[in-house]
Amino acid sequence: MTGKARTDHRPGRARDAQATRAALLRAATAVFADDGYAGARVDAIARRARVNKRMIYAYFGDKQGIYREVLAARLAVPPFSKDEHADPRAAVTALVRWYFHLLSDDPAFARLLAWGLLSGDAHGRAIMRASAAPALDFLTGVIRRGVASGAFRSDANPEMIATTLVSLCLGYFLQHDAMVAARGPRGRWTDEAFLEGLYRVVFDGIAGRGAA
Amino acid sequence: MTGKARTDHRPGRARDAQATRAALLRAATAVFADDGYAGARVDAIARRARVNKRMIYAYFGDKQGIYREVLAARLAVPPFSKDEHADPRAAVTALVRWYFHLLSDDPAFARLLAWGLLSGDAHGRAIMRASAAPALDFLTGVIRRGVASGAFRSDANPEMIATTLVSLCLGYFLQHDAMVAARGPRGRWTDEAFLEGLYRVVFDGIAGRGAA
DNA sequence: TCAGTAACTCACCAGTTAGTTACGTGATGC
DNA sequence: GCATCACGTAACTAACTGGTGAGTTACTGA
Repeated sequence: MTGKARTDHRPGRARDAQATRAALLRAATAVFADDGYAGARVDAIARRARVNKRMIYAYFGDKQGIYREVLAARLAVPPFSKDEHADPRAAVTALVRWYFHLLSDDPAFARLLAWGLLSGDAHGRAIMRASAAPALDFLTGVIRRGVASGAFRSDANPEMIATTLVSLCLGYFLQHDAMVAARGPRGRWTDEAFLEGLYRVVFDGIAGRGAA
Repeated sequence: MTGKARTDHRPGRARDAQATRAALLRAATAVFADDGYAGARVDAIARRARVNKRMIYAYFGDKQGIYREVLAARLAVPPFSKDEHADPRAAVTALVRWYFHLLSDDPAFARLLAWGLLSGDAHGRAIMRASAAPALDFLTGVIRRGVASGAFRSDANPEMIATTLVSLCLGYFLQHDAMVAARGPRGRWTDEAFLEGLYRVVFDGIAGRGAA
């Protein structure tokens, strides 16, 4: 019994680099989303992908490498063209809507984002900031125009709006998860109702009143 | 050179179990807040506390043990007595204010909370939920009374309000951190302004209007 | 048909990490 | 003085974890 390479080799799984890579990436996404970077185990990713661990190192170099790839894959979504949505109000609405669906379409993304936000890892943080930049630039431009046209109030603050948007969406999806895991259904809170409220809050920060 | 126990033994450090325990707890709080449970290293906690690692096991059993203690220490803050604040509006304001200062007074707490919220660890999650229960109960009662008296609208949802409150505060403090680390000052966003907005948002969810 | 190579597997290392053993030390009561 | 015991320490271990060296399998085209 030499234990030599009598490959088990399921006939179903072809030797397809592209597919293997994709499987690894998919598995890594799930594992990183579940456990965070520090909590994720390389072996767990490999096992989940039903791929030999060695392949991770072949394709992605190291654990950091596949983590970055996972992030990059999600974050490289281009938001909007600069000159779309001439109407600032419509543009903000579209941005909010886009961001909300970005998270709702991909539950793992919200968790990855949250882990990344917490983690002190400089590189991951940098990726995150860089990827957020286009959307933030777009928002900044829109708000500037809105202020100029008098649609928004003069002290509207893009970073404040962005923080609010991210916080509420992340909180919605994450606590949502926690509740789905804990209770039966999903609380009495529909996505539509949440989005309604989100619009209100965001516009309150842009065009809102003075005091409480 | 036997390497035997020629104890370095700084004469300054007394043998004071209470103090050692406290030092460990303080260090553990910082480390867990920085790196999360999975990322935290027991040795790092011991080193930071300038206490021998063995003491962690003597006082807290294991890593989980000291983690639980750290959580419990922060979360065992009793919120409000049931019958305070006869006026529902004032009660909600007080609750929001209390929660905000809970986090702002202790930056580590916000991070611990966020890590705990993300982590799949059943026990930590349970602790967190249990500790949130009193405040949530208080809020539920207040809202029920407010609805009965007509001060709040009938479909006001305590869990929705709570989620919103937590999301916004957590987001505020965490992204705040991220920004302080990245940029110079702290963005143009004062605690007062944030609180103002927070009141508005919360009351909007309780007594707000109909549509966007 | 067979050499070349991309895709893959196996078995293992070296460093780390949670947890333990065995011992030393100082304060306290008698 | 001395027995005793809580407090503290250094050195250790077993298991885990990221990472690698070296070989194997199957596809390709000439």
